[in-house]
Amino acid sequence: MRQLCMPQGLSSDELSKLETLICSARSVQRGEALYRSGDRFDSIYAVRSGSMKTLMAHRDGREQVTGLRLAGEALGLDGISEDVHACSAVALEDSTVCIVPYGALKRLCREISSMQERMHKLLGAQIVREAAQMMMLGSLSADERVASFLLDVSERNAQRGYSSAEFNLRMTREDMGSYLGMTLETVSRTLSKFQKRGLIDTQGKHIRIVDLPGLRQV
Amino acid sequence: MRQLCMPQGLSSDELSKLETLICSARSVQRGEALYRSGDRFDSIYAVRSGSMKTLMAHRDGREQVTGLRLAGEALGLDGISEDVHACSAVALEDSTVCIVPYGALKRLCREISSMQERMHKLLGAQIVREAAQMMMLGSLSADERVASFLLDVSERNAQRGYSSAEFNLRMTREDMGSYLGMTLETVSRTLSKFQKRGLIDTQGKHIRIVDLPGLRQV
DNA sequence: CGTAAGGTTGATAGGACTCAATTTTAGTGG
DNA sequence: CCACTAAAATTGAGTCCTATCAACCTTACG
Repeated sequence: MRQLCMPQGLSSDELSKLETLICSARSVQRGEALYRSGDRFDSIYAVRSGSMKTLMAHRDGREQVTGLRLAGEALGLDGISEDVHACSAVALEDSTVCIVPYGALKRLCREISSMQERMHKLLGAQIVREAAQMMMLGSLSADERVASFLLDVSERNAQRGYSSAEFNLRMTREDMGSYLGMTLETVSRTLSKFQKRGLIDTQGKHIRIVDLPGLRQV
Repeated sequence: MRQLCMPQGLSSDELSKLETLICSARSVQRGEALYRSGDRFDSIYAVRSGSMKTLMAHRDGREQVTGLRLAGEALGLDGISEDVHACSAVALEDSTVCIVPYGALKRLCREISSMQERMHKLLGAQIVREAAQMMMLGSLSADERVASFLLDVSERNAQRGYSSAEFNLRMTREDMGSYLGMTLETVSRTLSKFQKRGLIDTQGKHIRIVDLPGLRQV
């Protein structure tokens, strides 16, 4: 957990302070919401096991997947600006999260400058990730989006010490489509096409990347 | 400037500390870059006058507009996570910006908890805005995107005390298209269509919103 | 005032969506 | 543990929206 939540730049003394702060964990069943858009914000979270999706709704009620969080990644930053969550977070499989009370975290950030640094970088990294996602939605074709998404998940798996070539994506095709700005049918067709071309090997939610360079230059 | 940069929750004592921090301003000519992707990050900025766009590049060099900043809005947060700017910021017209050195700002955030609060909310708001933009790109039609963009600019103008019904958009149709994930031709056609329907009145970059409710339900 | 950049509009083509029919997977309960 | 069933995934056919290519007009800057 230490690596996962707040990896770098903390002394072990500081780490123990952090650990007093992470006062609790919580398990979330598949399909259950950790928080919903409109809920009061009082904690941020780190996915300890499993995976989650974040959703945002239009005025008309249509929901779109705005993010995927794998084990070790942070969740809940969407509530900071308004003290109310802007997104909902739903478990893609039975999962557990660490709960980090925001008030206590703020205090710690004031006491320990390396914690402040971490916090800023966490927020800043989310900003950059989302900007990259905007670029993807704004200027890539369906093929390019799917390839780019697979490569992103692969890379994030690698960073967490798992296989970058083979993984289980717990999202449905509909979730993927919603996240990538296309229909579930197009997602399915694109994955089939990649398989025929020998770029990947899919069996439902299990995905193996066969030709990494090939996928990169889709 | 006081309202613009850091409006709420600061005592006047705190404000004067902030003002010692904003040590300088800078003017940026139309078309000139305030910073470029890859530049070392050491300051955040607030647009004092004029307007700017942010750009991000794909590996292949294609650039996309990822943001529009009007007077009073913050700029440069894309550099926090990696100490290097992820975007470029280019002036849409002759503009001036306040320079806020990040190191000094961090120190101030540790001393004054309301400053820390402001900083977190600034970053959090950017995260939520970008998520909303992702939604727009992922699930709206061309018409809906243009309408949504015009309403967004209108609202931001209102917040800054300018007219919400009439404004000058200094972006080109190409910039707008890039930002909205469509071609400049489609932007132009959509604006013409809105004009024919009596929703707006355009003359080049000058835009007047004639039928606000109508535009909302496009 | 000239000229290049920006904007508009038209015709055509193609990529992704929609609707629909099956097949496959996975979660539930006997 | 296996059968059952609803959810998820695949594939096809036809259509529509938006991109592309092209010509022309307008604006603004030097």
